[in-house]
Amino acid sequence: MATIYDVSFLAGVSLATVSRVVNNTGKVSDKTRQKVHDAMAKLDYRPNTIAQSLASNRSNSVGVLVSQLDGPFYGPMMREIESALRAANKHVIIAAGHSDAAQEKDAVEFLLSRGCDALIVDAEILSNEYLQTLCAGKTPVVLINRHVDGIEDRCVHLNNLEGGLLATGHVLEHGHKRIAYISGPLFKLDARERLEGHKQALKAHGIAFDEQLFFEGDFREEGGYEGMAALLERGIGFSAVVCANDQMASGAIALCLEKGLQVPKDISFVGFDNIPFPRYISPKLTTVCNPIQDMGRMAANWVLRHVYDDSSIDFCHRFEPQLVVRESVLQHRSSTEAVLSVTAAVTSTSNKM
Amino acid sequence: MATIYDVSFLAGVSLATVSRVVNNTGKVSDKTRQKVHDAMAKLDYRPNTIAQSLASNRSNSVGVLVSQLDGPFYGPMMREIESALRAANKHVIIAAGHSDAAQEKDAVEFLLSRGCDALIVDAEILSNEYLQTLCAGKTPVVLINRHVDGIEDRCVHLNNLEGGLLATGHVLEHGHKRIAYISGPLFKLDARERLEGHKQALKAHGIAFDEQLFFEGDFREEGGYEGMAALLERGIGFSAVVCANDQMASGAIALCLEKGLQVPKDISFVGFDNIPFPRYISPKLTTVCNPIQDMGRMAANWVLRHVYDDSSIDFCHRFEPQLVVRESVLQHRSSTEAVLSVTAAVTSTSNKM
DNA sequence: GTTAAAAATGAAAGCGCTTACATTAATCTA
DNA sequence: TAGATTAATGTAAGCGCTTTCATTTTTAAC
Repeated sequence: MATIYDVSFLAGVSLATVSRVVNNTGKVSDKTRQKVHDAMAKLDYRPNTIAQSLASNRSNSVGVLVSQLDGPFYGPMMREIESALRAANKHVIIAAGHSDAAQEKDAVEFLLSRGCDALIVDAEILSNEYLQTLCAGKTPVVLINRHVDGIEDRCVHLNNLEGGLLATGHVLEHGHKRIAYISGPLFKLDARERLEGHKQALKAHGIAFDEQLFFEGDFREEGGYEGMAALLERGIGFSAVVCANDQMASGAIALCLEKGLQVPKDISFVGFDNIPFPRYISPKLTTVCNPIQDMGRMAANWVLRHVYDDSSIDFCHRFEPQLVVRESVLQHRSSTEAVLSVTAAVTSTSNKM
Repeated sequence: MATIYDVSFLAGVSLATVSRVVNNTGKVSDKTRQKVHDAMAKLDYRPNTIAQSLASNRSNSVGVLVSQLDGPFYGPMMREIESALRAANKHVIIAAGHSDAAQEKDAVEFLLSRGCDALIVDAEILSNEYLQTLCAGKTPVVLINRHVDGIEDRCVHLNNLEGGLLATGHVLEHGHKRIAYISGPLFKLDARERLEGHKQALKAHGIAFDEQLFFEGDFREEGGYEGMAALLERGIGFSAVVCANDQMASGAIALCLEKGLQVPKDISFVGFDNIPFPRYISPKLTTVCNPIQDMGRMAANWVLRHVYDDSSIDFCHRFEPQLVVRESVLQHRSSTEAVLSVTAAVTSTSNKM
């Protein structure tokens, strides 16, 4: 592999001059520039990025931490981050936190030790304090899907409260009164905010929040499934359930179908996030769009702007959700709750056998 | 940030000695080792990985090229690659090819220019020739989901022929005789192999392959949807369709459901890949398991073994598929084909309106 | 107690770049 | 046209490590 020295020798100029034309910095006459370009072409010269990094104290790499690499949620985000960054000739180093405190912390340290110029972090478990400390450190950090006091300018997040309002508002507008809610794990701010939106929507319609209609899930299908089972088990009537994300909605609906309940005829559902579902799924889930790709791109933009000084790039912190109406919510008919109560009773009995 | 120099000064030893204890190479007395460890701890020393890379001519990074970062297929593979590699303290740089020739090539060059120690490549479009040249280059390359003549030892792939055999064999065993097939794009070897498996299974049952029952898809939902439409349009009878991957099966089933056909009552389906579907999908797709995670891990193993000289690691090239029986295939009843022909005729007419 | 062999350590030359600073060439001013 | 600017280029000192080779210290053998 040709080095910068080979180029400078062939072109008959100094190392510094070659460096200048490679990086497009400083003044170089057209004639000299041409000579250097010719030499580079002849030698098929590619700068050694490692040496560049060491000398310039910049690795041109951005670390991205997500909790899962599989699953439908992070893919679109990763895609946007990768393409935005690569277009700027930066590379992305990925690490997964696997929703585990130790692994998540480990991943951050790993990325840091790799000399990333910046980190884009979707922290599930890490505490606010840790993140505040992290952001105070030398390596710039953008937080995605989260907003933390004192470092708001580093956060890219969704207006989850509004999303919760939208979701529950939608079923309320369809006449439902008794609405169950399966939340995300409440140690997470987004789960709490979505729940708060739910409560506010209820309140706005003069309905009291009922603990009996509430279940704390885990943002995973299993949680939705179990939550639905628990809710049904309680033998209380309800005609709709709003889930704090689509995966829990999927689990919850699965249970209903297993029990012979029809969706949305017997029971309406709303999800959250708008993850891609297979085309043949039925009913198609009404949900709240979480523009996670846009947020990914925005995080990349922040890095481009603040770390790589591309001031042409715009930035915004907060994204607004939007309701995506599909097929899983039906106008409320008063008979529904009765059906559900009966079903629940039956289910409950059969479970005990 | 403390440098190796600071450590050597504090410990009262030379740079070389510190380097030896950091890398666990060469001979160092216990006493000295302890002094160095103490100094490192006191200074919270972390080796600068960039400098290490430059000096050792090894970046400890592995480039991974996939065609899509989103979508259900590559996630599990990425997960395994990342965790295997990170456990060995290597980092993975990702790049997406977006199923586009130019972008795929671009991504390879990008990764190469990044000084990766090795590449794990899932090439969709790149030609065999290009890949052969690539493998002949300085940077070791493992090909995943592909086998190319002359570089078999670099390929990790599935026995697609066997998979095709399994899929079609399964519907044949359920008495189906007229079986439609929606293939992947035939410029891809895996698509051709799966199709070949289909043909062999047919032959083994004394059934001739019928072009009328064949549609070349694109491995995407849309292709399955369109393929199904085309097949129905032909007005020929068939009672089952095997799809070269799950996503096309999803699209094809979606069309059937839209047309009022019942699956599997009116028509049976088999997919391929066993991608994760939402729990509430119905019917659950019978498919062929493609152990893509295992293949990802194996590719990582190859790199660990051949590039990072970890000889404790085993390796195998070819993976065997397995049938995953779920709910989308039913025993053939002779009435089915008639139903389908009628439906097709109706559909065809209604389409013309 | 020698001496040879083995073990432990250190000195120093890079790895391929960037960049502050120095130097020289070109252009401008009066 | 001398002197002052400004533009263009070069010199050389790192960046923080690894690694070869030389040197010193320890251990073993007789």
